[in-house]
Amino acid sequence: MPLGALRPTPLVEQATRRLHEQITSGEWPVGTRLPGETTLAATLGVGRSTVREALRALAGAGLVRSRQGAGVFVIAAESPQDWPDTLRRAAVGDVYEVRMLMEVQAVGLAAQRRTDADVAALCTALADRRAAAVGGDDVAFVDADVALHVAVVAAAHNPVLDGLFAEFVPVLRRGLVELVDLLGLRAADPNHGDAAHAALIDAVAAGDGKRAGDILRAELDETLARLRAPTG
Amino acid sequence: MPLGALRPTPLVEQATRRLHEQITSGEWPVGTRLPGETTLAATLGVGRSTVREALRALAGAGLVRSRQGAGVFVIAAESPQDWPDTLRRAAVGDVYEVRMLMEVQAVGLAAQRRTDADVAALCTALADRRAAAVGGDDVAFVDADVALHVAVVAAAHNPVLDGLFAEFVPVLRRGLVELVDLLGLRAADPNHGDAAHAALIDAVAAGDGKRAGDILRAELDETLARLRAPTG
DNA sequence: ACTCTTCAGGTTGTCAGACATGTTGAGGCA
DNA sequence: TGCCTCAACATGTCTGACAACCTGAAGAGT
Repeated sequence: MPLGALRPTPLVEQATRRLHEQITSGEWPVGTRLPGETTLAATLGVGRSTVREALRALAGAGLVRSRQGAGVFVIAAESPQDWPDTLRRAAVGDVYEVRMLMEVQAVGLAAQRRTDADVAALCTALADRRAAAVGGDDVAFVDADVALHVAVVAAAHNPVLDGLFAEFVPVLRRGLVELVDLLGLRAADPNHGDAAHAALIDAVAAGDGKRAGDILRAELDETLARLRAPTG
Repeated sequence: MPLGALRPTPLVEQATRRLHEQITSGEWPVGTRLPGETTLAATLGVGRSTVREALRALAGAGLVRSRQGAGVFVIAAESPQDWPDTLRRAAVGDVYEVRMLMEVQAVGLAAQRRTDADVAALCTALADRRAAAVGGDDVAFVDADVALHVAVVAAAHNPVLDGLFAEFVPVLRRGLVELVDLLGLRAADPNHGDAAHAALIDAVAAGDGKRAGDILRAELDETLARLRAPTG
């Protein structure tokens, strides 16, 4: 199943999206009191429970707030999560450029600052990546790969960097899934990049920031080069 | 009523919080399949609908995802909205370290890619910074400074980087306000750093990425050095 | 031994109905 | 004019029923 299983989109997700669009489009500006649940149910052609669940999703996203008896009010026009949507359409090359910028230096810091616990976490992450490589699931493999990189960045012990990288992770994940598919990275070798990742972790563990940075840069460069090669 | 009306907290909000805590505390790490709705309802002592609504709120917050028949899975340990709270307490040194990492390389890219419009925007931003320097308001000065740096990063024409930097801006802004206060950066010269910023923009405009990077690195280094100097 | 099919049990998705609780605004009275 | 009452409307919670989906085990066939 190379394209992924098809599933019907649950009504509550459709309803959530529709209501969300009413807000982001400006139809329901901040401060607006939404129509009541029974009205929305009739308008959307779903049950009241489905409307309630959709409104809860919007509340969880920080867009609306509900007061019993008074109604549901728009409290924000853009979900703080919205920028990842923009970045969902990001070019993989741009993603890799940011990786080059952030991660190559972060591994240098990680090599300087890693603790024993960090090294243990890195080894676990590498083992998990290898375990995920055994299965045929690209997404699981990417998740394990991303987790390894998160662990590397975490070893730099800079909470600002951790938080920022966490923001980057969804974009990175999507970029990697796309890349693995686009370049068929796992066709010849399901555990693509294992040697480089093992060497990276060894360099970090050994406190050799320059070598760690060089390894990662070379790895990212190679992938970028393949991405930019003429389609053959 | 200055303190706000007191209201009972709806059960669904309490349930949402409780489930959220299970995730953020690490009890349910990413990848965990949550207990079924009927089990959670029994555990929390509420109805199944209340559990469903709470789970929808968590889904809207990006923490869980649900698949009919399979279960509900944790997909993130921290709400994307949460990390700004963490970073509100970030050390200025950590903020500067990230600046060193991101911005120094970003200015190199900006120098390669800037358009005429970018250069015009940079000149405007510099003029705005100078105008803000005339006033006695530290915050306004910081805002103008941040805007200048945003314009520099934007000249790199990488949307992923733009988005990520935009996430960083609130943290940066807070860090700079604190720094200006802590080090009294504007006491002797209200337009602190003007020469360096003008030179930075000249270098970007001239397409000299190395010089731009060196200027910014020197500027950040100098500020870091002052931050780390013994108090006296 | 391996593969495919079937089925039971468990899970989420949706709807309807009933009742509780809270809010708001209109009307009436002092 | 201010206060009280009440009706209408709104959200909050629960229950029950059924649909649709997933997973793993068991059985049958090759």
